[in-house]
Amino acid sequence: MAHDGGTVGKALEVLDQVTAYGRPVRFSEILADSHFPKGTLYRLVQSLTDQGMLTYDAERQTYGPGLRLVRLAHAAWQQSSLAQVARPYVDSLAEEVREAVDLAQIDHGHVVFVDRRKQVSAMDILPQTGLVAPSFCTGVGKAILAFLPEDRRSEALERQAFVPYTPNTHLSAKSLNAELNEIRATGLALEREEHLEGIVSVAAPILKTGDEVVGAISIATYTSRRTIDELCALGPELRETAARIATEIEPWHFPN
Amino acid sequence: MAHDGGTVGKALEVLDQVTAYGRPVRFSEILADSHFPKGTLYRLVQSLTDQGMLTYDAERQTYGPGLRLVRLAHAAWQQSSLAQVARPYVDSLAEEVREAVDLAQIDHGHVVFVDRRKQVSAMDILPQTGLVAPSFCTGVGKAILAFLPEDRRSEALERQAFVPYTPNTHLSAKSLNAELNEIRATGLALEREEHLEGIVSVAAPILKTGDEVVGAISIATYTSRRTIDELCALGPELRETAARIATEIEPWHFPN
DNA sequence: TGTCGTTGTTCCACATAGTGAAACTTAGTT
DNA sequence: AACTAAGTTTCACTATGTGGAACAACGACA
Repeated sequence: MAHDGGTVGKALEVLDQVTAYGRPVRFSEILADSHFPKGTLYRLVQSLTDQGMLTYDAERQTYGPGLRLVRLAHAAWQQSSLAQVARPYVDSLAEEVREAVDLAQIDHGHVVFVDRRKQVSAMDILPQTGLVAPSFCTGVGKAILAFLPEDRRSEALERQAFVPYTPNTHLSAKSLNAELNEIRATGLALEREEHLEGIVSVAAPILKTGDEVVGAISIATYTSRRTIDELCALGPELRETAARIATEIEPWHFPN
Repeated sequence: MAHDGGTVGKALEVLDQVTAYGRPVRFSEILADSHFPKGTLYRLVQSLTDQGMLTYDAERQTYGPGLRLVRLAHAAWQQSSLAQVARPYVDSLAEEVREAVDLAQIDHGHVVFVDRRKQVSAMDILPQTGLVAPSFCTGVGKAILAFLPEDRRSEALERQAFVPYTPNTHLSAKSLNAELNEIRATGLALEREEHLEGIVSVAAPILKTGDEVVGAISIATYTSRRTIDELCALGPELRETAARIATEIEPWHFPN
């Protein structure tokens, strides 16, 4: 047996699995999708429940993610994210362009949205803090990918599934790579309804000295509100904001 | 050896500890505050880091909570909280009273804020989503405590440390209990600068049929903006909102 | 009511995986 | 160079977790 992540790793694997359903699940469902034998899985689930990482609804006999996660995440968000430093800049950019502004970081190949400001309330379909979106079809995702060092980029690309969310979604690493080169040249990433129909965005990477990406910031809108060209016109302001955040963050150390 | 939480429990204990510092910490600091022997702690921390639950800043040799937590928490928040159903009601209440509105749930004796709407931007000192506040000195906390069934209430009370945050803070279970009785009678909990000086709030429990508490909602403001009496005047609206959320939530099942 | 299937829970012999004292490396100080 | 403190690795030992299989609880169907 190769070296797995130890017992802790196994438990977290189960935790991930359960949260992934997005709804309460019965034990047997988890079992069916798991490679752990019944007894083992049972104990893992129990441990997690005891610990408050999962909650158990006795009436329906279902499991779901527990609030302890929310508690822990508060600390995580507050400490280890760009969000704190970037907040004022995100605020003023949102105010200025009057569109939704998103801030994201990358974590083990996942693009994690760490903050957002929205103007149109119906924009709720768009990501919220903590949401994970595929990197290959979002503005922030591509902006980050483009500036990742070679090794980490290919590592991240390998994990991509290239799900065709819309007709515009990239379907292969090859076509994506071509675009990443462009992005590297212009310093701006465009998302043309690649993830959700009717929604477009421009994103700029947040680069520390030495071109190290620490995250990305984007402006998103509906195709019905602005054309791609109009969006691009906001590019300079976006880049400006990204640059400001970068200087602010310079003295800080960010993991990953 | 008594029954600990198993390896998973130990790992999570360390995770809690690290996040609790609220800043990056060195290994030796964790070690000093931990009852685990060096080697063991080291491995636990490594496991957590491997798993992305902690991040390690190689340059400064410090650990902090990892973004994976934020990812997981998004799912947790989305599924297991009142927030989803209550959102429209929280929105309109906030709009109506033009003060900060907070929504909280209780989890293993901790009051967890699951949503908030603020009007005054300087109100940022006040809790944010995921924040944990002591239950004995916050409006929402007391509102929930008051309506908890006897056994769970005393259990929760035992965990309280009765830290004297301000001169108004309850210092013993006895004085707190007296107030809880009042709250049960009126259906409203008042927080009179018990947690933070200059800040007051009214809270109402969210009760399903059978008086089962699923959470609480509160209106908070500065003493400089409103007097306690003025705040109390908002009581009926608050109760009304709580009642609406309760009916909405009735068919749902909430753990805990 | 009884039998069968399905799902959830407990048991236990076994070995893996975690333990922790101690030894060993760095890196920083005097 | 000698000393100290922080971090990392080793290793014999055994506590912990493993997973097959037996058991219980429930409901469906006859």
